[in-house]
Amino acid sequence: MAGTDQLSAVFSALSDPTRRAIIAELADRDATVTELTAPLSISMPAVSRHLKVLERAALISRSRSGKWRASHLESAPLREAADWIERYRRLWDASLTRLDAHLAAVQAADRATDRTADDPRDPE
Amino acid sequence: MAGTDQLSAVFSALSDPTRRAIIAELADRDATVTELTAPLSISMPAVSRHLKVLERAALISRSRSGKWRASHLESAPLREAADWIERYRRLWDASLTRLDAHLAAVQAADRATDRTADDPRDPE
DNA sequence: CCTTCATTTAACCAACCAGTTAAGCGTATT
DNA sequence: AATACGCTTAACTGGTTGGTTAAATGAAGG
Repeated sequence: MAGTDQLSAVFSALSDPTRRAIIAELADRDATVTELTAPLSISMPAVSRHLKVLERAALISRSRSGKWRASHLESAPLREAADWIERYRRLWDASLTRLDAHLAAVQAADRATDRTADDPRDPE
Repeated sequence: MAGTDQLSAVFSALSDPTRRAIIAELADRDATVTELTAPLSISMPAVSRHLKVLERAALISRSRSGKWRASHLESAPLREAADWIERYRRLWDASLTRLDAHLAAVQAADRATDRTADDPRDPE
């Protein structure tokens, strides 16, 4: 898994297409192992282990009801992962829009001959 | 890497903390292999291979300038990855909101025998 | 109680991953 | 031309992964 931290576990879990298919399925509705196995072309033990991986990454929680175990998608880790990506993607995009911001700042300063100008740039 | 598709490659690349550190570095500025190696506690060949992984996932591009090779962050794959996550996270959140809305509606109807009720819950 | 159904664990395999050191390659620098 | 520098490739190691089949667990039902 490379790292043992939360983010590494989440990205590692998401790196498998089968697990992403499972997540897509669980986005609609909670499902049992048998239900999740049906559309996939792998054995139930394999699915069971994928679920274990997803569970260890906290991407899903599971509840037992009789002899069935339902898997339930958790959004928190997905949000964390998306946040991490957005953070750095935005930094990158910032370098593209920095020119725009600069021009805007210049224009603002130009306009601000008689009133206070505020900085268009916002860290984080 | 589990899958050979683009998304799998990107998530797999992001699943390593060293590679995420490299991305964080490259979000600020392009950098050479030596520069990227400095703050890390691993050998240069190791960094070189991490860069290869990032390049294969199209997360970075590289240019040669003299005897230096600069790495440059590409945002497109990051956006794709974030989009995938957001797609399913939003679906999940929607189902929660739906439940909240339902419960709120029920409570509202219950309370609404003599006055108007407003929803205390506010989605993100 | 014995069976059946849903799921997990065990044992095994082939492939991959992240790190190492040592050697190779291509481009300055002297 | 010879040396030094930046980086990559090769060869090896130990640990992990994703799949398999077969056996074990655990709750439900005859």
